[in-house]
Amino acid sequence: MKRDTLNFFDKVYEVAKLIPYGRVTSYGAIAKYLGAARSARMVGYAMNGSSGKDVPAHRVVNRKGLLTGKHHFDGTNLMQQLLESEGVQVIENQIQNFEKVFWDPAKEL
DNA sequence: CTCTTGACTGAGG
DNA sequence: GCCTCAGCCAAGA
Repeated sequence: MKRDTLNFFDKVYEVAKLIPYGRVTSYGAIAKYLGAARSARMVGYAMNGSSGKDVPAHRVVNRKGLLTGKHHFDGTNLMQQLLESEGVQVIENQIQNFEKVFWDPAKEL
């Protein structure tokens, strides 16, 4: 099998799609699940190509629960509204009850 | 090949 | 608990 053939980006997309509704995860959690805990930055970098895909990038935030990547959506509060639409309370780019809505693929999956 | 940049994280002060 | 520094990895110029 050529799982290694799958680009790091593709793996990130797959995991991102697995994020349940009303839940969020961190780049590091995804990276760790992929076996590249040190490549958390690559996860976010990969999301650069998530545009136009079925990847719910708005459910992916940094370890602080901060919407660091909101600027990559449309440049406004779109990312925040998407999360709130799913039941995730977000205030000033900061996810409330982050520990409750946090979804760890390495544990939940 | 080398240098820079980046949607990050952990450790130290 | 917040701020700053350093480390990591991959892609683009």
